[in-house]
Amino acid sequence: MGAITLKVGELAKQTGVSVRTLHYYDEINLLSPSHRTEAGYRLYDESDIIRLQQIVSLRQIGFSLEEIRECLEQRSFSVEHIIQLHSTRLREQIQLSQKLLYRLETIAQTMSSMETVSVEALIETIEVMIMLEKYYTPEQLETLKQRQEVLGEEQIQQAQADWQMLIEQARTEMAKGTDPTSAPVKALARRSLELIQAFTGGDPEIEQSLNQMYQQEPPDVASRGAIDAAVMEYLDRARAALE
Amino acid sequence: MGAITLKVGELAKQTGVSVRTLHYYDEINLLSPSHRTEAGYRLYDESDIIRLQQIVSLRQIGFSLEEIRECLEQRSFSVEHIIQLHSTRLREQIQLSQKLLYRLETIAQTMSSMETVSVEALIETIEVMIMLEKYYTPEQLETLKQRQEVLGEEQIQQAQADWQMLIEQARTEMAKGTDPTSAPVKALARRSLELIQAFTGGDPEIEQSLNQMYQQEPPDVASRGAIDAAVMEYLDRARAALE
DNA sequence: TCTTGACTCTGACGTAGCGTGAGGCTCTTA
DNA sequence: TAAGAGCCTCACGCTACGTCAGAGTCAAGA
Repeated sequence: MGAITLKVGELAKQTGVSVRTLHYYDEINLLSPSHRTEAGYRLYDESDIIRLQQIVSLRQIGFSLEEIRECLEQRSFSVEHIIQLHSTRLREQIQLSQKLLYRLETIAQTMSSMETVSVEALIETIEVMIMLEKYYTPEQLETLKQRQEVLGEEQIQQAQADWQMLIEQARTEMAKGTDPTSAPVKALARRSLELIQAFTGGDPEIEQSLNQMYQQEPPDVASRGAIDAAVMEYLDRARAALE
Repeated sequence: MGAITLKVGELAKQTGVSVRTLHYYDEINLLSPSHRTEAGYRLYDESDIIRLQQIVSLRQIGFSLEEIRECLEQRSFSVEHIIQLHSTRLREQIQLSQKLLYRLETIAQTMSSMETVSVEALIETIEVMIMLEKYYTPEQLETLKQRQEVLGEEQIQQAQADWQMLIEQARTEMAKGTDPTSAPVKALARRSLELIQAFTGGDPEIEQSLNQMYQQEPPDVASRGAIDAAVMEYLDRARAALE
């Protein structure tokens, strides 16, 4: 009779749990107060308070309410097993989040070195990034990123301009019907190898990843519109004639 | 007329997005197909496909569908701002997850050195851990954890037994009405200082955290039932008499 | 031509863990 | 006895779909 009982609001204040949460725990039969007043007010006694503290504790380590229920019901519940399960899931989730964060930071960095920050540019950046992730390992991407910083914006833009000019010249020769094994086109091919070399930095694995990408994706996709399949094949034949 | 259009299933297959997702995007007016057949079949044309690809891209960096809509509507949408926002949120979330993971791993470690792995023991472990987190810095906890490993289980249990015996003796003296400033109780006080020293490893900051904890929490809570307030005060007086 | 099977449609519920009202009692105090 | 604080039970909302259910559509084979 004289035992201490608390009303929802009192229990809420004492434990820092919201009234709504206590209502909810009652609703899902996770924690139903042992008593009610005649008017229907919830009355929590000491055993209820202890149970609530247990629930709060288990929530602190990320257990779902369903898991907490099973845990407190002791129904053939392997504590070690579920701890391992949670650890594994959490590690995976952290990895995912870190990957996401890496993407965001890469984008922020890329955008910061751009004049216009349009939505189109953002989407373009994302598409490129996702494609690169498909073919290069994280380490390779890191290497490329670092070299990008070392070279500076100007050099990068210069390289892009070089590529553009080379492709334009190749397209012109192709339109003229010039044999890809002829000297001038072979010179262009040699120049393209130089540019590729400059990009890969001589790293054979990066070169392989690059080749992979250009084999799997259509050239205009892989180069983001810089080169089309026809010119690509024309240059390929010229390069093949170099050996 | 002759333009290429795709039905939901076809678009789904081509892009790897589920049919249900396409229905949903239509429902929330994020991506409504430009055409319908007379029978009501959705027909996606090229512009729809492009829009879908944009949506997929923006999803890849963790944008919500609402954000994607705003982004594609170009409504005074600051790309940099939202990228920063997401980065910040993500970093916080990762930190939280890592904290959770740390807890799980600590628990797993603690439980692995226990004979019985009951639910009660789990909850007890969690409560201790949360309380320790409140008073010790992560670095201090790491230090304590390492020393725990170095010492080994036996030493830890020995220390606990030592404490238990000391407290028992103090309680006996107190019951006998012995003056806390008397020699035998002062000997107990000296012994307690030794044991505290053994726990803190002589680290003054750890000792301060420990004192903080025993000042803020009731002694039986801080010691997990090992010592009660009365004995605690008795020993405190004996220690005060040492100087 | 009819049937079958693959596809499509809309509608509606479920998810996890509450937050946030709405509308109506109950209790205490002035 | 009226007011204010606290309690009650609904019930919707949130995210981004998954998963039926029941019914219509379309192309191909018997």
